[in-house]
Amino acid sequence: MESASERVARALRQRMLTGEIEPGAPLSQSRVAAEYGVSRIPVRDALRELAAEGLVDLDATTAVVRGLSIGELQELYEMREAIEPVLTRIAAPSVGRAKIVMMTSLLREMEASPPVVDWLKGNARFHATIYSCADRPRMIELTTQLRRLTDRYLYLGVDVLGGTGRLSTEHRLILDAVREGDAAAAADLTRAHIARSHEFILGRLLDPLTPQVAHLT
Amino acid sequence: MESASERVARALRQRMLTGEIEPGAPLSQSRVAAEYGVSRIPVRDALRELAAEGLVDLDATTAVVRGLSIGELQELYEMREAIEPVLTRIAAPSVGRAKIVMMTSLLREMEASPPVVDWLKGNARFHATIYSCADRPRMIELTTQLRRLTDRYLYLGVDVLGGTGRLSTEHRLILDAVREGDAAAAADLTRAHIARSHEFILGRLLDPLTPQVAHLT
DNA sequence: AAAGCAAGATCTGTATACAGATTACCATAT
DNA sequence: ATATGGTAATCTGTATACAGATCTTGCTTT
Repeated sequence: MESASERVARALRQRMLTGEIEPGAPLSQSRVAAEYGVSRIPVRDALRELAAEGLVDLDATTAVVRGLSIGELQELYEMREAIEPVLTRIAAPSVGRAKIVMMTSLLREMEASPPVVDWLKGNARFHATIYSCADRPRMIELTTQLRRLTDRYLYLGVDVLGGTGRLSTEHRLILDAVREGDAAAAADLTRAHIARSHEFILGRLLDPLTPQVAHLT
Repeated sequence: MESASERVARALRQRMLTGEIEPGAPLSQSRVAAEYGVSRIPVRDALRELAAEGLVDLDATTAVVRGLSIGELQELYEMREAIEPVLTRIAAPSVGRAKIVMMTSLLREMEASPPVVDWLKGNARFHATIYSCADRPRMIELTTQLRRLTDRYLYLGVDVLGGTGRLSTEHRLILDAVREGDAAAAADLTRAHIARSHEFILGRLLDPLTPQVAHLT
């Protein structure tokens, strides 16, 4: 059974990721509680959970959806570039044959799947599959958290996303390195891949053709 | 004014860091609430906060002090080795003259201060001073968190600590690099410094002469 | 018309209360 | 002596209640 606080946290998280709730919007306990038909206690729990995930700013008394900024995006990618290659290097030797087969077909599907949101989900799953082979629970948790935070920026420009061909190619290269047991290569490819993703989304967000990227300071 | 939940969180944190509350010990909301003379609500908040910091395991219904293990220590240092050099490189160009003077005298004090706990505090302050010059709030927060978690292991062997001479020398080298504006060198020295700290504490913990390092799986 | 102020509306932190689940424990039966 | 069952003690999740702080709002005063 799912507790009320989990349900509220999941709902708010979803709405914040997709941008339905705007960055900077205040999250009053009372209003959220009324909205979901629960008391303020589970809402408190949910807000604290989301604050721990970095989606909410808990400014002493008031909770607001954390704002988006190019600076924060930069910082998030710097952290990912530091951590994920390490995680890849550690995980690579433990990636079993079954998972490699799975990822191979996943990549094939992704190259055929036009809906951008599906590509994003596949992308997350690809990397998560590799990472899950590392016996590093905290590193995995941190990575998951950082990826979730960057997701907000992806959804911001999701309707103009596209041209993921290069990123897909890099996925293949990473998988090849893992298959051949070259952990160092896989790690370095991952680092480059993340750097490229950063450039990619940054370019989209700064492109004057991108429609209304409001809430971005 | 400090809220009750903050007071409880701070108290529990302190007791967990020093090992007064043993790893694996269950933290019942009711008992903690009674112990501090507050209701369960602020205790819930405090436990969630500590869980976010990684000091407490929130297993669906029950909260327990997170256990200590050589494996987790390894993981924490792997993360620190990945992040802190990056933070050093970014911070280095922004470290002002005043801070350098401050750190210089801090290092001098540390070499003269015999109480180990004071050395640990000075150590934390030295690195924090450098990091605070980087405009990277989240990276700083993560680093703080990781350092706090490793602190638990340091306190575990605090009575046998000593021989920090080499680490002190490395501090000087890092500070020299920062002073000369060589960010890359400062970053690499930081990485090596963290690796050495890891070896250092690991050696202490595994040393058969170290008295009773219980609670370590 | 602008400034100031007072009453009300919110909102948070926290205490208390209650239902349901879990655990502990002890007496009883085999 | 061990298994068993039931009762009591805990414990959690959540609702409700209340006090104090803060923000609105609209009226009054100059």
